[in-house]
Amino acid sequence: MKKVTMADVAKKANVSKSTVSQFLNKRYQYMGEETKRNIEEAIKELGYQPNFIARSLKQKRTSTIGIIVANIMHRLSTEVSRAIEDFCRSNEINTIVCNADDDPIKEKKYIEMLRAKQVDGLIIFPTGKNQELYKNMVDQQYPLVFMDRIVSDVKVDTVVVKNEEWASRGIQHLIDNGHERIAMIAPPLTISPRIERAEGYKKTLRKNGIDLNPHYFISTEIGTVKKELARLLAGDKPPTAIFAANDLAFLQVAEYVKEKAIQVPEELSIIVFDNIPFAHISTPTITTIAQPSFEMGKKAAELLLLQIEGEGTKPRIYAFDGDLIIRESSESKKA
Amino acid sequence: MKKVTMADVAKKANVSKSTVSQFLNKRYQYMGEETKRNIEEAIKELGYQPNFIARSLKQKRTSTIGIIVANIMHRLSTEVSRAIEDFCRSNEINTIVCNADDDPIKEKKYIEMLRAKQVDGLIIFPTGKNQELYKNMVDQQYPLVFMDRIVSDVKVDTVVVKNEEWASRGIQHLIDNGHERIAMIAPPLTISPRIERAEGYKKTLRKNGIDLNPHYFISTEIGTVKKELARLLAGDKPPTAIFAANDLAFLQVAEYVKEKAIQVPEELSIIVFDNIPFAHISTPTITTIAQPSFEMGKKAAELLLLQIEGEGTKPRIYAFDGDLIIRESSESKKA
DNA sequence: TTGTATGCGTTATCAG
DNA sequence: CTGATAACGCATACAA
Repeated sequence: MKKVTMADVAKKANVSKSTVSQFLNKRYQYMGEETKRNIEEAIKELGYQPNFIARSLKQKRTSTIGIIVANIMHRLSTEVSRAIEDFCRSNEINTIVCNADDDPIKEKKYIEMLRAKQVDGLIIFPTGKNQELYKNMVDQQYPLVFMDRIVSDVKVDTVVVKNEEWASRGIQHLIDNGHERIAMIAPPLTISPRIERAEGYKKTLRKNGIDLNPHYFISTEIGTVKKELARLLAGDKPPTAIFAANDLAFLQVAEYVKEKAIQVPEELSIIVFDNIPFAHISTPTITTIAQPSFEMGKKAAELLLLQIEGEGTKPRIYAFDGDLIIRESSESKKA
Repeated sequence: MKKVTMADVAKKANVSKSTVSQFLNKRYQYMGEETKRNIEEAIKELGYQPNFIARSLKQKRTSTIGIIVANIMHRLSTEVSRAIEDFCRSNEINTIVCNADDDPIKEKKYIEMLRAKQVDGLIIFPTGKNQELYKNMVDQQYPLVFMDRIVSDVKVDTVVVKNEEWASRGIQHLIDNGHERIAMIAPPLTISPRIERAEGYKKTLRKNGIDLNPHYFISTEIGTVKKELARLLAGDKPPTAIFAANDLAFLQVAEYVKEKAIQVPEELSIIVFDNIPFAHISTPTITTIAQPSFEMGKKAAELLLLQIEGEGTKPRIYAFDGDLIIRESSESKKA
């Protein structure tokens, strides 16, 4: 169990530590063939494994980045993380994923923890509630990329989807299918994507000459969505279509619809803004506004690595197009 | 941007590094009130953050463990990882999750990478194909726990579900509902859970006096499941029920059923061995054999931490009970 | 082509 | 109660 170190290898191979070090770093341009073989052998026999920690301490570089997702239960988080990991792996850098659970306190703890671990940079789905901390990192020029959410006042490379535009397209699709009483269900409007999606919803209704009915706009904690929904659908003029602002909101809607045996889309059309893994196999299949999570993750990783290499450019926002995938849950009323 | 170190704090507070170190490690039993205040102040003013890497190097302990999941697309992996993380966090230890993608090469790479990073222990969903490496760790008494899969010949704490028993219960349920032509769809039988589930399937049929029809037993790569399924269902005596051996197999079945508009359960009953997040809201709802992923993850983490503390006991297998959750997809034929 | 010396930021040991 | 000083395992000038 005794840890074998470079010194052990050096002794066994009858060379000095530095020679072994050079060998490990593939700087054997001027190294004797025999020395090389000796070292190789010693390493094999002793089962030597380099100590990354020690190397990091010396090099001031851990070849590791951190990802702090807002909520691991969001499909987007896992897809984006996966893309980031893939990209990083191909660049020989490791990733540590943490889940802030939409909690600013946890987010802060993780940021501090990861920085204490000397990760070379951070990709964050920001809660938006730790402005000071964010600014701090920016001031220190610490490599940082925001994902999914824009935090105004913090000048950082940010990767998002064009929320307003694609929400708008979804709503237009419903209107084109003859709907006028369209409800939107969203978690509290605390972060930019939700606000932008709500904007898209409202603007599109107005543009089509449809009055906004405040009762049709539900923004509440996930836990109370079903209750609100019940009230809404039991009301006077219940909506004929629902726009779920994200996957978690949709799940609540889906559960409710299931419990009450509501016919979709006959009695109620549904579209969702988010990637839903089973959208194409559920009954009915679900109309979604998908986000290019893979491209977004890759972009974020690229931006971060550039910053780490000191080649970062002026911070800007990278907005990606979504994709409206029309399926059964929003089939035309007229059909 | 300049990193501020303990030395800076010490200078500013007019004490030595060691004193600062003691302060940070809360060993201020005998520390002067004033010294304490001075240090505190210096830390605040300089914005000092301890360097975990340096500490780890010295202490030979990183307070970090690694998790290597076989396939991140399996729901079980994410649930178990989540449970492990939660447990570890409450014990002040961090986790790094890696995805081996069912690839022994990647698994090997990750094991080596994580060990190079000096993680204090490893929880692995083993591919089973790196026996030498596993044995190596066991010999070195490196803290190690296997999850979900038993690797015979490697004596290691292992956390699993009682696969054979619960597969058996699922099959019995189908038989009780009047089915005799029951097919099983599984990925290749390369790892213990699949083998055990197949055992449960076969034994239960035999016990009920039902002949095994080899055509009903499909074990093939995920990519070819649908093709096999098509052949099976187009055959002479198509099965009336399907037992999907895991979530990925089920997804293929679900896609096929959707494409061909097969009525479930009227034309075909379906049960799945795995946790399916949307089982209760799909139409029809899906009968599943659920695994207690949270308990399993917690158990694995506990076992690993014990080993790390040097309090590990003789390695054994911890087998958990599953749960047969009967839903619409397997409703009685007789009803 | 290889060896020596030094330092990375901590913690541990032991004097003072 | 506090301060030197020596590790931890490796990388890097620089010397040889």
